[in-house]
This record gives sequence, C-alpha cells and structure tokens, in this order.
Amino acid sequence: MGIKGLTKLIADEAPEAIKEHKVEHYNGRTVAVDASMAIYQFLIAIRHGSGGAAASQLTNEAGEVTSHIQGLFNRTIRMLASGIKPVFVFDGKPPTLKGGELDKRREKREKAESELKKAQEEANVEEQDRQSKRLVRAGKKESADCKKLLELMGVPWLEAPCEAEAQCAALAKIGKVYAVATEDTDTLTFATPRLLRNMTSAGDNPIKEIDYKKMLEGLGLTHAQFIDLCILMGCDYTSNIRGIGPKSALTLIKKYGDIEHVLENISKGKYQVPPEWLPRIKVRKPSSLPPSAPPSVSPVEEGDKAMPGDENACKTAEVDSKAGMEGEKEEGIKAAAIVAREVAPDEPAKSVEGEVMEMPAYVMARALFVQPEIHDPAELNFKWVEPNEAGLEAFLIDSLGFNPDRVKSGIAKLKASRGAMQQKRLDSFFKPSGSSSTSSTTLKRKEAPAAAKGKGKAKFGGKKK
DNA sequence: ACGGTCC
DNA sequence: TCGTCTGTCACAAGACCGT
DNA sequence: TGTGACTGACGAG
Repeated sequence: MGIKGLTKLIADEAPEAIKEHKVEHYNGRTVAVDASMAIYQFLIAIRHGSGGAAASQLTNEAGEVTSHIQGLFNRTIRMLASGIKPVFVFDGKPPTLKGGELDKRREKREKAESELKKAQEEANVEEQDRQSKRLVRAGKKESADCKKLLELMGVPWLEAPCEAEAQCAALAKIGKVYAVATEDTDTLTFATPRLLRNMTSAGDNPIKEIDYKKMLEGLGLTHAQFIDLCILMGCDYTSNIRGIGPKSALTLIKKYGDIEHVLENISKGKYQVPPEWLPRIKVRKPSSLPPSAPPSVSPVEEGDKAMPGDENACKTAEVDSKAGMEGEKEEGIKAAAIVAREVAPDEPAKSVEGEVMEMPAYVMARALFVQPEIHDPAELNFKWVEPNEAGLEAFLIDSLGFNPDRVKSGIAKLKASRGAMQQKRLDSFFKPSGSSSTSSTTLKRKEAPAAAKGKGKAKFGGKKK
C-alpha cells in the first residue's frame, strides 16, 4: 500500500519536512486514524503460539476472533491517556481498481486458501502460519466489532464513502483534525498537511511528523506535480514504468512538469511504457492509424526493432492525453474521477470525437487522488464522551471473555484521561494554545446536531440510548 | 530490557 | 566510473505485565 | 504485504 519508496525519498530530498516530537506535543490535539489499517495490523500481529502449534488469533469461547478488539482497546486508551483525541475513520467501498487488479487479488486469496489446506494436510506448521496470515483481512464483522467498541468507549468514528485515507486528509485540510496518524504514505498524496508516523509502537520513541508544505518545498514541486510524482513512483492504482525509480521520477517531473510531458520525452528513449498508460483505442480511428494496425495498440514488446507501430502508440498517447487535459483541466479531472469510480474499469469511455477509448491509467489515478469520494468534512463534528462502563464490561468481559482486571483498569484509565481532557479545556479557555495551532483544539463548542444526514453514516459518541 | 501472555 | 534500478531474501507487522 | 540489506545490471555522464 502506499507510494513505493516515498518515505525514503522524502528523507533524502526533503529532510526538513520530517520532525520528531514527543507524544506530549500532541496533548489535546485531535488526530484522525485509519481504522481499517489498524484492524488489519492487529489481526496479523496479535497471535500466539507460533512455536509448536500453528499460530492462532485470540478468540472468545465461541471461537470468534478478538485480536482486533484487544488491540484497538489498548491503543485507544494509550492515545487518550497521552491526551490525544482520536477519530477513527473506516474504509467504505473499495475504490474501483484497474481491470484485472481485482481479479488478481481474488486469485491470490484463493491460492492462499488452497495452500493453507495443503499445509494443514501435510501438518506443515510454518506454511500454515504463512498462508493464514495471507488470508487475514479487515472484514465487515471486524469493523462492526470495532465500531461498537469505540462507541462504548465514547470515542467518535465515521465511515468514509470510499478510502479512509482520503477522508482523513480532507478532515486535516480544513483543520477538523490536527493531523492524520497512519503508516500509509498514500495519505500524503491526498495532501494531508500533517502526517504522523510511529504512533503505534509503544512508549517513548518519538512520533515522526511529516509536514506536507515543507515537503513540497523541499522537493521543489507543486501539489499537482507531487501527485504525478507519486503515480510515476508507483501507487496502488497503476503499475509503474520499468526503469524509473524514485530519483528518476523526481528528476523527470521537475524537468518536464507533468506526466504527459515526461511521457513525451521518454517515449523517444527506451523506456517501456506499460500499455495501460496509453489510451487504448477500441474503435479504429478512421484515418490516423494504418489499416493494418490492431484495434488495441500494444506497447513496445521486447526487443522488437522499433516497429513503426510503437511510434504510433506514443504519438497517440501524446495527442490524446493532451487533448483530454486541455482547456478545462478541472473538468477533465472531475470527469475522470467519476469515470474512475463509477464505470467498470474495462468499460470504454467515449472521447470527444465519439471514438471509443480507454482512459490512460495515470489519468484515472490522478483523478482519484485529486477528487476522491469523501464526506464533506465541514459537516462532520466529533465528540468524546464518557465511556459506557457497564456496556464495556458486558461486551468485553461477559461476551468476549476478557480479563476483568484488565478491562477495569482500562476503564479507569479512560476516565482519568477524560478528567484531564476537561481540565485542558478549561485551561485553554484562559490561555489560547501557545503554539500556532489553528483552531483545531477548539472545534466543538456548539455541536451542531444536524450532521446526521441521510446518507452520511457518521456516528458519534457513545450515547446510544 | 526481556519474554510470556492477552482471548 | 558512479548512481540508480531490479531482483532476492529475511523478517516483522501490538501492547500488556511481571520478572 | 512492505521494508531494509545486499546484489548484479545498466544507463548517464
């Protein structure tokens, strides 16, 4: 997940964008957390018995997995205890992936399943371990468990329409949250002003904060160029160009400005531009293509002696993509975003002239980054309320079999952190936050109850009754 | 700091 | 020649608590 | 699955 090698590139090229802070620095601040990713990591990490028997998740008596609940319970308490006010953001529908990508994932999954079965028959413990990890995923059930837990804890959450990262970024951009805590660098591509890493690992090792503005300055790019850089480096939505890594991608974008112009210039060289980066004509152009040309233009295949077809492919790419992005670039991106998430990937989109062609993959990817599907962050308001003690005990102890002492001590910490939170609010009433915090700590006062829009599935707080 | 345990 | 990319491999991905 | 260490290959200068 994320952008391949982006962390390292930032560390190398824009080190001033990365700062380390102690946890205390975030005292009183609101932070958005990608819940689905956290759940996934809990499911993978929290297991036992890799020695001897096959590793297994934590479960209750009925055999239901509880690893994710255990993890989330602890982490949330930890955050609150250090004065951080988390908002958990869940993934909605997965973004429309490039054709085949979805199939590939399903194939992988099926393969892992069958390998697991085989390993079980052979009593191959190691292999069982490996394959069962591969099968782990944050499903509906797990998400629902966690939402319930959060409500009982009095911690707000919301479900994004699509990708949680995009929603988190949107919240941070307008200051509804101070920063986004995630290990996924995609979030930067959505222009999160502040990205926090190392929120997870316990204790006192500092949190790394990446400042988006400083990162752009350090790299010497605009936001649009940064998105193109990420696509070139390799993102989740597209394959990347062989031979172009982080350094070259940065150099090329700086030199030529955007992907269109990069392609123009390197297509004269010997890079293999993957087929989906070029608009694939489904219905032959009347005149501009030779009659013998196949309906779908293929990329440079291995060492062919520079067939004229290749040149045509590149030419078409230049012309078409330029035409597509010319004039109302905004409109083009908007349209692409809609196409990207609503049209089946293999379904052709009509071009202006009525020809049927496929949009280049990078245009789709760009659109998904520029115009992701999100809830209007301005309409979302969050509230941290008193934990539901009885509810938590019933859920964790009675229903899931957690250790009563641990649960009780957790609840005690929750209450303590709430006390500190109230105190903080009183303090800040008299002394407006010292640093340059932009109103992010003072966001709740009135709590417009309106936010319950018909479709917006945001839920807040733990007052179910 | 480490290793066993959490369910 | 140097820098950069590719491939392969190993490994770890949480947090608590008592020692 | 992603990341770092270490590799050989290869293009740029």
